[in-house]
Amino acid sequence: MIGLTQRDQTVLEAIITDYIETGEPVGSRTISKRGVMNVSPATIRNVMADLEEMGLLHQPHTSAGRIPTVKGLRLYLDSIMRSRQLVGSEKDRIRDALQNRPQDIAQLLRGTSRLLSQYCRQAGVVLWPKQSIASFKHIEFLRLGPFDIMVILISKDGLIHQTHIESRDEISQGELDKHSLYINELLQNVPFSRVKQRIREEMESEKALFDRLFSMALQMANHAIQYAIEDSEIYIEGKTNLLDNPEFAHVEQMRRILQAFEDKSKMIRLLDETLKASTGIQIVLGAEGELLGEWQDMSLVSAPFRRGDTPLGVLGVIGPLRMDYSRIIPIVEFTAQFLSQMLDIADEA
Amino acid sequence: MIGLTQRDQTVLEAIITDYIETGEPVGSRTISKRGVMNVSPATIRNVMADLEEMGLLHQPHTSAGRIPTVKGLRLYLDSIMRSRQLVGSEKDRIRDALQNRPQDIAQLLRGTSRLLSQYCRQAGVVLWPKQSIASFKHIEFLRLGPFDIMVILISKDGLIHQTHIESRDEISQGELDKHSLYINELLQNVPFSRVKQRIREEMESEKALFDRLFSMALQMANHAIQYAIEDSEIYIEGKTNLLDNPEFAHVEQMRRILQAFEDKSKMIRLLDETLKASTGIQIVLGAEGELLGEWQDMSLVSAPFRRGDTPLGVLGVIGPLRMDYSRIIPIVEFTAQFLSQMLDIADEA
DNA sequence: TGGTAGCACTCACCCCAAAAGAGTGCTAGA
DNA sequence: TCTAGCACTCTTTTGGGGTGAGTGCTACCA
Repeated sequence: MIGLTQRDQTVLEAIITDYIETGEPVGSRTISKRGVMNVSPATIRNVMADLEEMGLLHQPHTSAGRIPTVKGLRLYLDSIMRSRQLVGSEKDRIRDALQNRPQDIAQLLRGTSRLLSQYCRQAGVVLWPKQSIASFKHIEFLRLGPFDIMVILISKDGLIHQTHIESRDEISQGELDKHSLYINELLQNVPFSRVKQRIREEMESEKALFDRLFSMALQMANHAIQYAIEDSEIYIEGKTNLLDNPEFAHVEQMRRILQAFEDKSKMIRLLDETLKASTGIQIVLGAEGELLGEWQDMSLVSAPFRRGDTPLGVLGVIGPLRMDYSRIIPIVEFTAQFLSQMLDIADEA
Repeated sequence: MIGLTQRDQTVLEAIITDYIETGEPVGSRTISKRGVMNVSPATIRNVMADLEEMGLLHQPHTSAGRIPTVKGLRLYLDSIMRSRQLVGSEKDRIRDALQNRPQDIAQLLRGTSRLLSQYCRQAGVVLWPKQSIASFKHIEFLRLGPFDIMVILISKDGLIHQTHIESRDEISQGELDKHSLYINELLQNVPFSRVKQRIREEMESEKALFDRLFSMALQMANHAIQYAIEDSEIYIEGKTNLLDNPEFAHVEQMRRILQAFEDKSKMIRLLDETLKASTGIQIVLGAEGELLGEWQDMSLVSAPFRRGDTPLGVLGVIGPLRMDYSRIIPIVEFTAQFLSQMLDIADEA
């Protein structure tokens, strides 16, 4: 963005601020009257024409005001806007809401998502990829039918995952119980990151080589765990908040948006990207990212949370392009930070 | 409903059928032209006037056609309508959809809910109260903090429940493991209906009276199980289908409906009622039941499913008052029946 | 007495034209 | 380089007339 004078920036900022507030195209008169700079509407019009030429603004029709383009918003976010700091009471509110839900990780994450949605009046979202589960805690095999086995996997931080596998040979519950006893002992407190390796080692041990049962148990565990930790948990709360936004006042759009949410896998993929690139706060504006068709007019503010240095997951807020970023960004930032803290504590215990 | 002649019934039926199809007020001309009875519009108008006086029809404004009232719909459902039988291929479709999801109970129930929603093009719902869980299978205590304990409870049919309790004394994971070992042995395969009694017996045994640890374990288990089985699981799928109905085309209504869904407890209470009164298919029309404010213009078609003779849960379809009952009723009925069968099989295994 | 035909009447809805309002671009002047 | 003024454009609102669906009523017929 070369050649943006101070005045250009001020005008752009004023337009975006106003647009975020009202959702309507904003005209030169409005800006002039706002008094952030003492120039006449005509002058502002000139600046606006320049900004439009640069692709930062857009005019829905000849005699309407301007609205920012995605490019304009991006520029604003990157180099003009400065987020407001949260005051103590706001931080307290977040802290309270999270600390009062100590039940288990799943509830903590869902609670976080709900908190974000309520506080930002948009949809809140939390992604928790299973790989990040701390350590193996317990496995349980359950016989559903002669060949059908359900595997229940519990991680040390209390998340539960269940899978379903088929064994090649008929198998009794008694045998399964032996399997789980064996595996539980073997993997007690092993971090998931090392589970696979540990199983491989064991498979090559003498015991496994000569004991068909044990070898089978290992295979089943391997299978189930692999499947389990590839999965992700995603918590999306407060979707109906989005309906309050006038930009989604039309039934068509509303449906489009809500239907897009039904397919969680797309959402997961998107957030996963964010997690990989995780360098603090991230903002994806509709038309930019891999947010496809349905999401054109949405935007996502997200931040990773971590335990120590390893990122665990992502949380964020989804709403229309026109969001109060200066407020939402610090909220997302602080929530991520605080959730990280809480997970640290949970781990120590 | 005294004094409904055959002709009155025919007219009422014709009006309702047409209204269900089009969603518009229906006029005398339309009915006359439909040819179900060879009378002139004028005659039909007289009948309509009678029906309106009885409170079975309603006229939005002077020069509009009639739409059925809730009272009219109720009468129609109770004594005029006869549901169409499902043909073989329709039954097959339901069977296939359910049999291809053998994973676990939770998935089966969610799948059922989704099936109902897709097949009826409305929202599908399945309620599974925890009391109905077959038998105790496994319990696991997990130490989260010095006094915080997470309890994971697995039932024989593979549903998982987790609760969180606080112990009065500090407790180690080792002790907890002993507890779970003990409880697991004690309650192996005991039906939940008898778990409480079994625990009480054990508490009075010598072993528990003199062993503080064991007594504590029993108390914890009792606590957790009590809490767990009071809970209900509810699966609501396909909410966005409702948005296709022209009666919810207005944003206000749409939001009202969707927000009503966010509070699941109300839904659970309602379905619970249905379960208690469970004598086959049940239909609750908006203004009749305890469906409060938000649900005025909705209706629920539900049926219990059972294992053997004991009802396990309820499934159904939620949609606008104007639904194709003659189609939806047999679908709900058959699905409930077939789900019952599947659960029988699952239990035998 | 029950059914039918005719007719005047009532609304909701659509369409169109006119007016209002918001905002622009351009030009001339300080 | 900024400002004031003005003509112009385009959307939105408003109001009125026409249209059509549907009714209620009355008179008439089998």
